Amino acid sequence: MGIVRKTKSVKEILAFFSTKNEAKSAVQLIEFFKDKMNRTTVYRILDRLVEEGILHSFNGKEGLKWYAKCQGCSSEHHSDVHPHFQCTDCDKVECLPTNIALPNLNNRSIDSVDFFLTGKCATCNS
Amino acid sequence: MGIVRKTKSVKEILAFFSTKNEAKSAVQLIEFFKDKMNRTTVYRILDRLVEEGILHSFNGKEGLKWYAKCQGCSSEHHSDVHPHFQCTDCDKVECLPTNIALPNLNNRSIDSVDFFLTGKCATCNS
DNA sequence: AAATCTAATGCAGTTTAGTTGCAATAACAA
DNA sequence: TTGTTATTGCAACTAAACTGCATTAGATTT
Ligand SMILES: [Mn+2]
Ligand SMILES: [Mn+2]
Ligand SMILES: [Zn+2]
Ligand SMILES: [Zn+2]
Repeated sequence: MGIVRKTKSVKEILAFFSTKNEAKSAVQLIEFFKDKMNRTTVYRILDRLVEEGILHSFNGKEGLKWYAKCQGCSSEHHSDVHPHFQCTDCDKVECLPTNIALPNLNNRSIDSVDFFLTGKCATCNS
Repeated sequence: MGIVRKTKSVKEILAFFSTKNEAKSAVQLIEFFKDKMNRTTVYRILDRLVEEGILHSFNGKEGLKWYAKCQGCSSEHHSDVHPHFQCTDCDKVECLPTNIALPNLNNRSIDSVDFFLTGKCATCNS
């Protein structure tokens, strides 16, 4: 059912994502907010923000959960699908503003698409 | 340094993968071989087989590690890159024998590519 | 075939991401 | 201001994966 109450902690996390444009892992967010809220609260707020279509989540290289802002999604429809890129140097994770070309799927139908790349980001490559 | 000794357990796991053509998770393999070898042994053999270029591994939906046979890879060069598909009905995970179209990466360089799809497989769709 | 070397194994313990149950708290509407 | 209940904090729990170390068993040499 998503966010119903704009609590102090919810505002805090929303404010955080409104500034940053990169993705953050649950682990990073827990560390960042450790003095302001409980780890369980971070997990639960992230869940709700995803359900609301405000954030999207995906799995990183080591099986960690990552979160980033959605563009034009809602609780009904999650339309913001794109590749994610993690830099092996600086560890930053970016949402790539590109479409994903689907392979030939024969008689399969698709629910979710995860495209995760690693390598060196533009900054670390220069 | 990979496999140096063809132990009973190594032969067992190699034999298992030589028949099946689908991917298996570490958890599934541990369960399957629980009477024949220790869970730690399964993890370690899988690690070595990946290092050798005999298996490749990738992360599934719930952060589990999956393993499948490689085609034409070696310890030096891992060339077998393709999408993976997990059926939400029967849970089977398939290697799709297709190439992955890379998005425009600007000044980024690539180390690894992971493309993971979920949906209904051909069997469950018919 | 026996002795030797050491990679590989089993086991128990550890780490860590993520979840759960429940009592206390704080949004928010009446 | 009061009452309702969504949300939080806390502690305990779960499960995948990893580690250290003593023991075992491939492989190689004699
Ligand atoms: Mn994204
Ligand atoms: Mn594969
Ligand atoms: Zn970088
Ligand atoms: Zn299926």
